[in-house]
Amino acid sequence: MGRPQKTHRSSKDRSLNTRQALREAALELIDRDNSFDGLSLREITREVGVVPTTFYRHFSDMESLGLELVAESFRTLRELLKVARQSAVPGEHIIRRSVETFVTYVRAHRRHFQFLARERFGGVAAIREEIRTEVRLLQSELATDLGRFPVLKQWSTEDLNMVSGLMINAMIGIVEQVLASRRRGQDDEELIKIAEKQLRLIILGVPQWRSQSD
Amino acid sequence: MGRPQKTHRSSKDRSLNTRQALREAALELIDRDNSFDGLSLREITREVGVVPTTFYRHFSDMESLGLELVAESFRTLRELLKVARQSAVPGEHIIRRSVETFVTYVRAHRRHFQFLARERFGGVAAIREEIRTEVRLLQSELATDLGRFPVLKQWSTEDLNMVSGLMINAMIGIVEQVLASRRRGQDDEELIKIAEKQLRLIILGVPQWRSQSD
DNA sequence: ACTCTATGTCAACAAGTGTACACAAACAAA
DNA sequence: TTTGTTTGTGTACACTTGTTGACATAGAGT
Repeated sequence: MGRPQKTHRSSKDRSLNTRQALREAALELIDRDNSFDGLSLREITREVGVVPTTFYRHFSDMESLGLELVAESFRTLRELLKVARQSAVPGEHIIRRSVETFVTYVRAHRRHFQFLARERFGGVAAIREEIRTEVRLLQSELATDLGRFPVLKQWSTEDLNMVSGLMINAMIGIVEQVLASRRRGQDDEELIKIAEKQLRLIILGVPQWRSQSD
Repeated sequence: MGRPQKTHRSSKDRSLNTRQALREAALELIDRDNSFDGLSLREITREVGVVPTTFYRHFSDMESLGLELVAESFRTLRELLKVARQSAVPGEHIIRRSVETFVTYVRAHRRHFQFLARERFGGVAAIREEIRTEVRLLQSELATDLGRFPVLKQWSTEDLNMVSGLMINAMIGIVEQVLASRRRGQDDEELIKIAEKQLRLIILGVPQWRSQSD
């Protein structure tokens, strides 16, 4: 079988590499059909090509690996949002373009989004909780952003959160569909069109809004 | 409801009972922290109190159990929709009341919804696929329903599907929150209020809509 | 030079896993 | 009755699992 080949790396480099390799192996295995808790420590180390005990040199636990993956995934998600905020000058096709970059980005970082989508409702409580709080945070950030638009200037915080929640749910739906279809170009155009429409519809409702129940 | 335990059962009855017990045990285990593919055949039989080999008398496979659970869960979901359609006479607080019954129903059938939510993105491809197609079906059914409302009379099928997709995503978000909070009465009022607002906002956009991109 | 710590390997363990096979009891059909 | 089928049991086997402990080696700090 596999003969142990010795590359020459400094121990620090090797450590970082192995640590990252473990994370990546986990993401990879999850991406090709597994949920995190249907995943064994040994599978991961086998994928990397190290002995099971090495795992403990880097993570105390499977759960701690999982939590790091959550952090890592949200880091790439936040990167997207940063870019989006900067490039999103209110113009004609702002929605369209935003959705486009979003879809492209999800494709480019498939495994992170796959992980988040899969473990959001997944079988490990700690991971679920972590993802949930991060999403809530994102939602209120988006709400703040929305509050800066003229039309939404004097909405209550609660209502702003309501809208951002709606938008985020729509986007999560998009992520689902992107992940479900492996054929890129084919479905993406269709998908983007629908997402754009959904967001447009939401925004159309905004000027008509009168918060009546409080 | 409560069936006497030590009664003499015919082998057919016993078979049905065991079969159902296996399904229920699986749902139960999934509800108290597991994803389906992090679940072992032996765990399930242990929960029921039968020997592992008995499992094969009823299901060829874990996957086949899973697929039955999907079918079962969607049966209860469709029951809800049937009731909703009948009782939903277009009146004043139709949205509010619909959301209320929805939340109550999700609470009452917690384990089915938990299962669907968890396995929608879960680690077993066949189950994922099955759920996805069922959801798509639901979406187009809702689209048809919506098409009967006067305001939506001459919308294109595509646009109707777009709206129903938006609504379904919103409702899935609600389900997530209901499942996340174990304290019933406390959060539910808040939750229902938000969901109602979200649906109202969507509907407010409808009269303003002009499908411009095709 | 030396020691210390970090990272990896190897061997071993009990416990848990899916599945095969032979058998037992209950019932249905002949 | 006898026969066959269905449902559950018991035993067994070969694997995989998480985790421990002892050992190796390379680089950092002294």
